[in-house]
Amino acid sequence: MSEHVHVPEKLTKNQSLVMGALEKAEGPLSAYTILDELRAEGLRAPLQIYRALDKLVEFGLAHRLESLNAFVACRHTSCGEQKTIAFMICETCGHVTEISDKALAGQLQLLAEQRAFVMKSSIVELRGVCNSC
Amino acid sequence: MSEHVHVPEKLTKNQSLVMGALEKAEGPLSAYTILDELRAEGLRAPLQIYRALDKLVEFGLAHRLESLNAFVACRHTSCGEQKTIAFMICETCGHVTEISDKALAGQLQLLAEQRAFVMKSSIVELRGVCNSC
DNA sequence: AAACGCAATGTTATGTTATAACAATATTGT
DNA sequence: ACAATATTGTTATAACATAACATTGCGTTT
Repeated sequence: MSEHVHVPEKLTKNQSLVMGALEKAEGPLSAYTILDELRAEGLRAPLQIYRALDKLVEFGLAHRLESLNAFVACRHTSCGEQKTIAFMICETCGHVTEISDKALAGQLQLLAEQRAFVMKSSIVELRGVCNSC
Repeated sequence: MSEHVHVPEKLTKNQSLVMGALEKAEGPLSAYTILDELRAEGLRAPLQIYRALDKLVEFGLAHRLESLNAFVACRHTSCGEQKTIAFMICETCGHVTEISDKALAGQLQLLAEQRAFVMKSSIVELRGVCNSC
């Protein structure tokens, strides 16, 4: 669930820098790792990174992985409506797969409704060992 | 998922203290909050708390809420086999409900299998507004 | 253009969460 | 008792995140 706010035409300078760092990374990055990568661009303080990340997550352009305290660029294959995202995190190689599954979304929504709970957002992270490992 | 290791007959001193704190709390507690509560019992360092928490989580007696950086005592109604746990977290009142749902467990397992992912454990946290709020 | 409002930025300091490293003590099995 | 193992205690530090406040940029209204 969790519909996103309107995504602006153009990201701000810091948002672009952070988004760029996430996009060119192969895996999740911590805020401090992003900061280190962007010192060359003039960024100096954690807050500059966190503020950009907050916005990117709000726009749905990035996701936070709660169990890693790290962030990834959104890899929606067919973008749009589906807003319950799950992640498979390989504990061996660190690889993260983003999954958008309708059945899971329905299951979670049902679970919430059964308990008269109004779901605003959901966190689903599967930990284990991936295919390649 | 995530079958637990054998739960010992008797918890150690620190494990018992931490478990006691979790049980008498109405909601999730951070490690440092637990520490503050247990200073009277002679505990002084965060590590004493974290070590106990690690064991309690390993035993399945407590759960970590990733999106809160906090811990709760396990409230299994009918204990035992079912090991995919979900939490509903009310963002208004802070109340947390622990859910053990077979259909959800199956759904997650299926999702993993479809991608040849060996699931070791799962994190499911629904954020929203509860019944009472 | 001038004045305003508002979002984004920059900066310093601090708060919060978690672990490393190592020494000492307690517990269990033989 | 002895060895092996788990637990504990302690200090220090690492890693993650936000508070508070001053400043800048930018579009809108007048």
